[in-house]
Amino acid sequence: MENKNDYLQNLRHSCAHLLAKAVKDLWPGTHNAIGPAIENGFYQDFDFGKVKISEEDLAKIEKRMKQILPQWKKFIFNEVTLDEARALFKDNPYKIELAKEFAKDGKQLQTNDPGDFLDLCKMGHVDNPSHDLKHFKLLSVAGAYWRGDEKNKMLTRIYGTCFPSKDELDKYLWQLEEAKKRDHRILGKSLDLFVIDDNIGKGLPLLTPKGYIIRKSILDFEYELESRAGFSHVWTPHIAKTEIYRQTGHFQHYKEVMYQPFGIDNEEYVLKPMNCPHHYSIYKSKPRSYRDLPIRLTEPGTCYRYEKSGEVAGLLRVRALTIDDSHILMREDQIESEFELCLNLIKKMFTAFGLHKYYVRLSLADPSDSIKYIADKKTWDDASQILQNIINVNKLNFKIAKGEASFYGPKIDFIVQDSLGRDWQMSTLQLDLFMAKKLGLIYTDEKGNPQYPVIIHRGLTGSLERTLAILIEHYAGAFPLWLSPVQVMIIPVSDKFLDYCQSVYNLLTAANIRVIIDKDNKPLGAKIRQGVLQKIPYLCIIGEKEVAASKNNDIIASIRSREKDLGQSSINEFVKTLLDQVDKKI
RNA sequence: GCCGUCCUAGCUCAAUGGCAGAGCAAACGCUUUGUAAGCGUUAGGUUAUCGGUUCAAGUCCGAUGGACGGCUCCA
Repeated sequence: MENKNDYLQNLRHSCAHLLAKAVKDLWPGTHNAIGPAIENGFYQDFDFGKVKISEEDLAKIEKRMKQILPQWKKFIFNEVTLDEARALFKDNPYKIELAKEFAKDGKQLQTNDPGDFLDLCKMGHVDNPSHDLKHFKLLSVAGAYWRGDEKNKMLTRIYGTCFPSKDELDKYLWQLEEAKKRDHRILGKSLDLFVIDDNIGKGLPLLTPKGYIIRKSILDFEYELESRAGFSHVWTPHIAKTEIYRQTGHFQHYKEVMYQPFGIDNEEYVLKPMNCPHHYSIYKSKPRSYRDLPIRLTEPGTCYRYEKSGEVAGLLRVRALTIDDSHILMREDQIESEFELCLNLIKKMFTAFGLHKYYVRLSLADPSDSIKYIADKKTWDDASQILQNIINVNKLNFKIAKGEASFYGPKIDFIVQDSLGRDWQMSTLQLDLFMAKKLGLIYTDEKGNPQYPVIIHRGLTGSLERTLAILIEHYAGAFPLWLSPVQVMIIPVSDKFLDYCQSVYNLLTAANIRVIIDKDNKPLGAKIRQGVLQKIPYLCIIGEKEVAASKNNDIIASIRSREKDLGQSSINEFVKTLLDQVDKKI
């Protein structure tokens, strides 16, 4: 019996075939290439020849799909030889290429046909298409390279989704709508958190005062977390001589993401694409003893990377990014405990951000790719085994990704799930058994002999810019108190109460609470609306009733959270509540 | 970088090839407001930029820049 996951895959794959048939009906001569099921739906690639289609055509295609569907009672499968496949799909170069490839891999070629649409593919189908395929929706049109290779022809890809029931489809479509609403680029504008100005440049976001408060709150939190865990903070400049990157091997491996070198006094410099060499230089600046280790250098280091124009996106992919980067240099016997320490930091950080679900990706080298990775099989195997053990001991939910390792070592990446169920990569822990030797980083062991330290490259959030984007979308802009740029807005019922508001303002400010007074000449309802739209955690309303209720040393205000009226409270009590919430990060 | 779509006031958006407009925001005035939008007035534009077609271009064509959806990439 097939499990639910297989069924969903088959459902979507069958739907991709239905899409292909509809498109070929509407635009005869169109070739369909591949059309697999994917995470939340499916896609089908087409070569439309000279025809251009747009999102407006999707409704038409859907209509045709619905017309075809009732006739699709059952898929008939047939095994064919390569020659037969060549004859059957002689008009479609993409199918022939696939057929050749399947045959070369020793796979049996199989055609399928629901009655009027013969196709060749390797995935399964549902038993009863006309019944099962009812709840589908076409979503978007995009370009995609044939076989995902940018040297190949660009095909037209149609994305869609299909669910076993209408409820599930509707829920997914709602989720897409919701994601659109909480897009960090839209909220970033309406909540005034950052701007991107053409005059400054593409991929170079500017944080406004409010955006900076969030960034600073994250950094302060990390600083404290790291300090308590025994990390040492450093600061390093944003440029360095090109030569150091040649020594580390970064220049050879990542030349295409580094900006053009520039000259200073006859020497060649470059904007730093990562912080490693700077930290290594601090390590190397004096002799180190085995007693000094581990040395944990850490810094929110801003790096500059050339992302191709089409890759830049809001705060998610930028050309100037700040990595909360740490390099831990240690003895071999310290590897496990240092990973333990980092895992702890990462867990605490996720908790503070309200991110409760995550899994890890164990990124290993692809042994067949000798160009990308430093060659030394034994060291790679050892490093990979160490990471696998750490995952096992800590019972981390993991997936293996071959070929995703750094050129200098395997890594564990943390993939978190946000409040909408979307995955984001954040933290990374990379084990490096190569670099110390390469750069001559040493320490003296208890016998007086020089030894190479092991290095962990640790990114806590990965990129602060990206983290801001993720948190904006995760919280839909309604940040918890400790991250909120404005924590309290004081609203006078009329401007007769401005003096009173000022004394409340002074009390809150004295307690380090971020507060503003809304002095606008507007009715109370309009001011409350503004506060709610700006997603300010607490509104503090002061009018005749509050003044009447106040005593000499105890001012009374009406408090309203984002959702509801909380009634009257003394400001002293309110301050205590706020400080407690900030402290607990809720 | 590639395929496709798009770019009009600070923001969200109108305007058959024929006088560039609305709402919000802003400034000023009236109102002094009681839990999600009080009223009026004013100001705000080289319609992304450059070039072309046309009696006439926001609208059609080309180039450049930028944004968006994907692809590729993401140390």
